[in-house]
Amino acid sequence: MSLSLALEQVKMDLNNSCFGSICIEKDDDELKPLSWLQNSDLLKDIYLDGEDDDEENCKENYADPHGYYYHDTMDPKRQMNSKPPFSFSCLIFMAIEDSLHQRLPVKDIYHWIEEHFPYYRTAPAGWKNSVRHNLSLNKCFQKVDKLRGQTLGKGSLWCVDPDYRPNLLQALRKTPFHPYHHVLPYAPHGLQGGPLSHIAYNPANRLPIIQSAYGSDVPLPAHIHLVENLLSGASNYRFSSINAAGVGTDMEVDAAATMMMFRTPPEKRVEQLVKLKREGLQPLHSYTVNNGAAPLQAKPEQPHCKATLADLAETALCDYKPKRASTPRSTAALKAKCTPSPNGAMDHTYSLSSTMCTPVVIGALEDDPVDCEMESDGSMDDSDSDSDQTESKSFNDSGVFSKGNFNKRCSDDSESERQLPLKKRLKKKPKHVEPDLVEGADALLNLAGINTQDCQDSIDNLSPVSR
DNA sequence: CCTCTGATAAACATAA
DNA sequence: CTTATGTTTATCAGAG
Repeated sequence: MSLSLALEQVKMDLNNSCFGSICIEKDDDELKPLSWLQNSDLLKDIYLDGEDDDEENCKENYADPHGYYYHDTMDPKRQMNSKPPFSFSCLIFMAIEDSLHQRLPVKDIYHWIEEHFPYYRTAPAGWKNSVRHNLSLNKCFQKVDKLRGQTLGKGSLWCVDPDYRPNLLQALRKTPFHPYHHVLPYAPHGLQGGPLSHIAYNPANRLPIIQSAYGSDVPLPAHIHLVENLLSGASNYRFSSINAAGVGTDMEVDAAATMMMFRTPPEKRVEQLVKLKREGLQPLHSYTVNNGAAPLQAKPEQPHCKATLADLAETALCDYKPKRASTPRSTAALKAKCTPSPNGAMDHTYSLSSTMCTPVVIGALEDDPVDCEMESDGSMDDSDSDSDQTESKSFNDSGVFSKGNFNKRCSDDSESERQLPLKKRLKKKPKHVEPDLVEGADALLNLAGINTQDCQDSIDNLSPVSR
């Protein structure tokens, strides 16, 4: 499809340009010093402002026939010159949250920051001192003893004090334009690569860069954010996603499938997932993105059918008007729309009908227990981060006591929580689902022809499969 | 003005 | 010994 071609073209162009080595092959983390200095120097003046020509450039290079614009993460020249709006505590927080076990040595925190915010690759040297200063002074961060026999070199691991996590979230939410605005509480934990892997901030136009997520059965913040913006009709966001093969995929597929999951209460998501998979749907499953990051999970080949969630979501997007009355249709009615794809050459794997398509193997629970664990983790850990302020400690948002008046805690009670067996965790308190988002998701799903109430009824009546 | 917050610099200690 | 890491103090700018 044209999006794929456009992205391929962009990729090729960049590969052939002087930025090829740094923007496409991100494995090559050590930028070639000379060329990099040259380039950044050359571009310093050109892109300092960067906004005037931004729109035109993007239209020219990234537009697709649907009128969506695709961000320019792959264009490092746009990311070089302006300082990100995040405080050091936010940067550290994101880095730690994005790690596999939510703990990182200082060195890796540096690396994460440089990787996600190229400004710091060429920033004055003092920022690393500031990072260390922040780690030491900020109560939100605590050192973790290394495991026995663990050889990490100097220093210890740093993690976020769970008690102070809500404060960091709040601080992050206050940051203008950050991609987790209002949605971070739903960020799942324990995902390989972490929920932030594919979110970046584009300092050139001060907009969040949203990319598709990867193998996970939970609504990732990026998706929810996307949904929010789709629902709100925001036009100043640019989306793209690229799968493992470097081919563009449809974000709206993610969005629609995400909504299906998102409007499901966390304690029912596993059942919902099973049900959706029986229906031939795979919300947020088996997705990979590039952004240079190592592919985490290959997108499996699936049978295709014509009426996909992508189509529905796209229709919904085109037709969506906030005041328009919804025209709910049942999922059964939708099945009638499904016909096998004549050429089987769809870009995506989400499908609607189990009658026309070979049913997708229910794999998330049996085949991929990690995903399910993560799902529950994501549901629990971040719940109530807004209302969790009851412990209200006397300090500011990011947890820094002023002028050295601080003392560090040394408990690790969150660890025991995370070690609970999946079943027990699943039985824990249900998470509150943001009413506005649910309503919005319902509206869009209804416009897409999915009767969410029917769907919910089905879920309610669905007998437990895997417990 | 004052206070608070975050950034920055720097001195120093310590561990690898 | 060198370097990376961690702690602490001081100063400054900006926001409220």
